[in-house]
Amino acid sequence: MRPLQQSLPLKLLMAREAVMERFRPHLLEAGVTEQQWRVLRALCEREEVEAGELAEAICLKMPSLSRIIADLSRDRLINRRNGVDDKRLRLVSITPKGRAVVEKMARHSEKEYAQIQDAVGAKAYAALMDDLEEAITKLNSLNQGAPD
Amino acid sequence: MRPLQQSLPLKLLMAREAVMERFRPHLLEAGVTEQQWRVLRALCEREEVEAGELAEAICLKMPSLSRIIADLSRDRLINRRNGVDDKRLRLVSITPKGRAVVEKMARHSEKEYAQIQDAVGAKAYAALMDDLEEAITKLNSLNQGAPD
DNA sequence: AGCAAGTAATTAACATGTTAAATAAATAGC
DNA sequence: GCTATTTATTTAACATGTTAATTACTTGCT
Repeated sequence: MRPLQQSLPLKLLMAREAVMERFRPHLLEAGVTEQQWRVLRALCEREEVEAGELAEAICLKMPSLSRIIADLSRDRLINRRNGVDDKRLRLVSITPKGRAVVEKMARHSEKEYAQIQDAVGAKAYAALMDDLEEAITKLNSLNQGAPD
Repeated sequence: MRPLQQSLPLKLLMAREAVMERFRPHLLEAGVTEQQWRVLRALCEREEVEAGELAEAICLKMPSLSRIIADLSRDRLINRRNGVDDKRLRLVSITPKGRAVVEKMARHSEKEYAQIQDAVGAKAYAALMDDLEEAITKLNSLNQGAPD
């Protein structure tokens, strides 16, 4: 049996835990959950996104996103409307209020990133990001490649 | 605002998702959840472990582990008893039945690892594991280093 | 046009995780 | 040696995630 220390999923989880430990206090202060933050952040980059596309981009299942969108909408951090062309679609966009939350968080966030890059080392950090990106791409095509 | 694609937590999450997609069918077949699997696997390496130590090793909070341990114990995949020296401690160990589940899973698991290493490339895979290990160590000392 | 099949999102029922309070046992200070 | 504090785990209340079923709409077929 492969030793626990050689488990890729566990290593990824541990790394994520170690990183999130630094961001959680700021999320708490901003009053958003991890997942709400992913939504807001993703919406900052695009004008208006379909719910399904958004879910895919930030690793959330649609039922989860559905509730998160409802909550964020209630709090006026995002807007949602139905597609005109295709009325099944839910189109989501960030509000000025939502953008303000992101901008406030972003300041803290960048400081943490600086600390993290400093602790890990600029080179090792860049290498890690690249390795992850490559692995994700390759794994995704492996997963797509062998359907059912 | 830092682009979404440069988010380290999201990249780690996406990578983990992509990897787990390959293991989930086998876990389902073996009738264990992701977290139960982490417990069983960790227990294979040690004779008998304290619950708290186990939780730490596999990134589970104690209340979660408490329930998981209760379930696995009910299914006779693990044994638990209290410490003799310190009666607060919960000592957990794997049963032959539990070990059988792990061994069955391990066969599938190793095949998947082979495919993954093949898809990602042996060198890139090794590099990723090393980068992750290093990042975890450095992040943990960063997190430990600045308490409260 | 009219209906079958497919698709996007939601809802419902359930499983799991999380935070805070409770329990139980050990250690420390007097 | 007794009380106060700390430590390990569990329980309870609540939040979140997940799978399957449902709704609402679109598309393709005849």
